[in-house]
Amino acid sequence: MKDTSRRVLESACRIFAEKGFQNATVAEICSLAGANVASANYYFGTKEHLYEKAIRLAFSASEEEFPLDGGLAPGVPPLERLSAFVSTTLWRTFSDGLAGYAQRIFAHEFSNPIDAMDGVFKDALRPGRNCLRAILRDMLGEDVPESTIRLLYFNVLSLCTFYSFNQKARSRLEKSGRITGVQIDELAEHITRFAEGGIRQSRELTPA
Amino acid sequence: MKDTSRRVLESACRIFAEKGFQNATVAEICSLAGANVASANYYFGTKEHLYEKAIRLAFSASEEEFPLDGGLAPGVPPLERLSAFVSTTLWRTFSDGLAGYAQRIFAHEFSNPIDAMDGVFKDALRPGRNCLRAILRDMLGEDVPESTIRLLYFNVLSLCTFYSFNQKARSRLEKSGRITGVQIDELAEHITRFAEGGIRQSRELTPA
DNA sequence: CGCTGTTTCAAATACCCATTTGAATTTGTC
DNA sequence: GACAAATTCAAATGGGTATTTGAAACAGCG
Repeated sequence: MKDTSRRVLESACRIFAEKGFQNATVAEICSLAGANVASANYYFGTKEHLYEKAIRLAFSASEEEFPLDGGLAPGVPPLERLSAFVSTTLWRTFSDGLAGYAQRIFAHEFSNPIDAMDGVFKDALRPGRNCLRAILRDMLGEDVPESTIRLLYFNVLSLCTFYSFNQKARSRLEKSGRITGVQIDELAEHITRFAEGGIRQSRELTPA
Repeated sequence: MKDTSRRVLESACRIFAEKGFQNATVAEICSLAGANVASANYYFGTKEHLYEKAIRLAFSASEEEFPLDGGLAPGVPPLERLSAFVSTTLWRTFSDGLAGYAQRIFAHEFSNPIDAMDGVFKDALRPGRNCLRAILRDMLGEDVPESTIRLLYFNVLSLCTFYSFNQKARSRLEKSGRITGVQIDELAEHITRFAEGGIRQSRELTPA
């Protein structure tokens, strides 16, 4: 079977997402894939190469399944785009599939970056970054300084990504089961509202 | 010298903060402390025990150096207390000393929790949690549902802790040097303002 | 069928790391 | 100073893990 490679790659996404690069073992990944340990090296060479392929697969699947512009027509007002951005990020985060893995790998990489993956991650972050910054720029106008946009970008990003940093901790500390789609939407609405208020407050006070 | 134990413990704080539990090695910690590998086990038994002691030391030092109520008189209005909370958290995060280590250990533990440390971390989180929730309750009044308080708690927490999750990634991706005290204060003011706007927005729309 | 290149496998290799050990050294005490 | 307890040390132990290896199973094809 030639799809051994594929199965290993998908298992890799899952295990890397769960444990991060260092704590995942090649043996575990292969066993989940029903493949021999050697197949990982046969198809991917090293653990690092496998990691990189897994990242790329997870991120591209994520963008495909949950596109950032969420099917929005161009020219839609920025608040609506903000809402779509928040919603998309949360849906990715709580996804059971590759999109969820991408977010969790992303979170691991943030607190424990692997040197060789710098480039890969810059590439993966760029679309979201550009999207959100454009939204903020539209909301605030051209005369707000770049430094403010930057800070607000971090604020909104932190609100949206918080839940991907602590999925394991939360499932440990609380006994809550799987989150439902309705709950995700409610959360997205709450966060959007909060962000909107925060951005507005900044706009009112900054050009003083 | 009896202070070998102390030196190992402080090195442990630093190394665990940099790399997290799994990726830190006992050898590295001892070498930084100028001590023999065996001394870690002599004084602390296992790596896990050492980790626990390091956490406790870092967290208590953090609370001592940067107390949550930042020297505020009781009965101060909640917005001012919010500002103090944000400021304290950021000062902890960017501290070079034990307080900074505590925040970074905390971040690692969030995305890669060590089973045996559940209790320790619940204890460490409680004071901040209670403090922030009390502030929110004061700002919003008694008739706002607990679930809203909870969501807002996460929002403000994510704004404040975001920077402790990605210190390593940031220092890698950007070439920025050490952050200054003035910058921390500016950031704190910005975040406080943003949070204030977000909370206000939620208050206006929730009791609909 | 028989041949060639590909894929799988169990076992081996080589390295890293927490922890142990037993001897050597230092410290405290009389 | 000398004895006992505490501390330090270099080296060993043992378990885990990425990677290699060489042989076996398999696939496509004449």
